Amino acid sequence: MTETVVDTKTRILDAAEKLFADKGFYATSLRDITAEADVNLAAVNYHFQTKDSLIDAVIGRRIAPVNRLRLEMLAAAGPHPSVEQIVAAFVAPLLERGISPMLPMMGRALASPDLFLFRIFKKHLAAVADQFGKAFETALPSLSSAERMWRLLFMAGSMAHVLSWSHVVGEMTEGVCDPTDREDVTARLVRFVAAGFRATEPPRSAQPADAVRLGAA
Amino acid sequence: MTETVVDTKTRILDAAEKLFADKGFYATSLRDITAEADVNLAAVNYHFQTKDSLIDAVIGRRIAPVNRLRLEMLAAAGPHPSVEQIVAAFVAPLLERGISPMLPMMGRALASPDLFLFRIFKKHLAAVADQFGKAFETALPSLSSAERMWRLLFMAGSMAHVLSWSHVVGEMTEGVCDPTDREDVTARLVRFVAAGFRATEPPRSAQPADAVRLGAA
DNA sequence: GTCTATAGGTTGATAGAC
DNA sequence: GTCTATCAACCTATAGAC
Repeated sequence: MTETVVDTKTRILDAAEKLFADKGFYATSLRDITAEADVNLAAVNYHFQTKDSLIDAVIGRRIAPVNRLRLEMLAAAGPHPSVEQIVAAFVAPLLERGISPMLPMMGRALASPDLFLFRIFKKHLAAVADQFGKAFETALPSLSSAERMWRLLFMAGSMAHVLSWSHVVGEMTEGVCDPTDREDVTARLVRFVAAGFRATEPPRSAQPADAVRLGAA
Repeated sequence: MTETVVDTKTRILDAAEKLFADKGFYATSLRDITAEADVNLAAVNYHFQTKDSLIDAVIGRRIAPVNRLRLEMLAAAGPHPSVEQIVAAFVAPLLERGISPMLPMMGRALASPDLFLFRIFKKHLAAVADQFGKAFETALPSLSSAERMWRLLFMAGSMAHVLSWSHVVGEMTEGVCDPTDREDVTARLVRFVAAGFRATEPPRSAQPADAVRLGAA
């Protein structure tokens, strides 16, 4: 035991994290949070000013360490990482090694297509996206940049879906899938996504360029 | 032009579909909807009783035709469809052939891990999930059922992410990816997911069973 | 079927005592 | 830093005239 007493600010962050995951960012009221955290309503405004800035703080405190670990894992894979190593470096720091209480909340955030949340992620993800983009580029040099970017989006989607729906995966599959075995899920996801990245892209000429499209009709 | 006049009920459904996509189900108020639809507030309660049942109606009117088309495409692929044909039969009816205004809203619904939405999808998806599960089973007989189900979830996640984030894909990729070319996106997604499904699963013995895990330490 | 009016409750945020 | 009290705005849902 390191500390059993937690200060008000942290209690608010913890409670908000839990409730945001359960009910969503907008559906959770400040009163829900203060009740869960057992603090006064005004404390939220004192520590975080507005609800939006509380949301930013809840996401921000978790995303930074994850991204740091991502870059560490990518660097540890050496100058010529395999596709599997790149995918694992992106996925495992959150899915396998991320602390449990943040996972459903991160899933919610990744899966909510709100501009406000998008800005938060964009701010924190800039360095990571750059490094991983380059890594994929050297590992799969034959891939067009459009195809590479689409596949990054597909990867993010699979990961987000696992995070956000894992609480019903058990019921959904009648116990066949166990989302609590995080190493297992991570291994399966890495296998799937890496294979997707390795898929051969049809030659450019097979897909009609603008000229062809305009020339027709 | 077939009909320029639309009845109140449809106007409410159309407006709700648009606003649910933009702001989310909970963040959209009935007043937002009646303002957008240019109808009276009480009309919503007259036609749909409650907000929850309106959400159900908005999703329900779109999901049925999509699922019908999915089963048609799967049947049209014959008794021994390829993995690509199965994936395309699941993905294309929504992503490529679904009518445009429903796409962002469907993305939002698929990506919101709320039990209420899950129940709606479960109700409508039962027959489809069964057929597609069987199709994958015969196309990829060596896959364990757990791995097959996880991959179905990964597939759904990639598709949902494309639907829900396509409005920022342009900005995100600085114009390299064009989400408005729906045939192109669909082809890329089918390629990616099919390759993921074809990935070889490591033999059961390579992954420690419970006995091994318990036996250790 | 469509309207006005309103009930009854919740929300985010703040002012000001301690 | 933490509290009580409160504001103004907003919400869903309904009752009842037309």
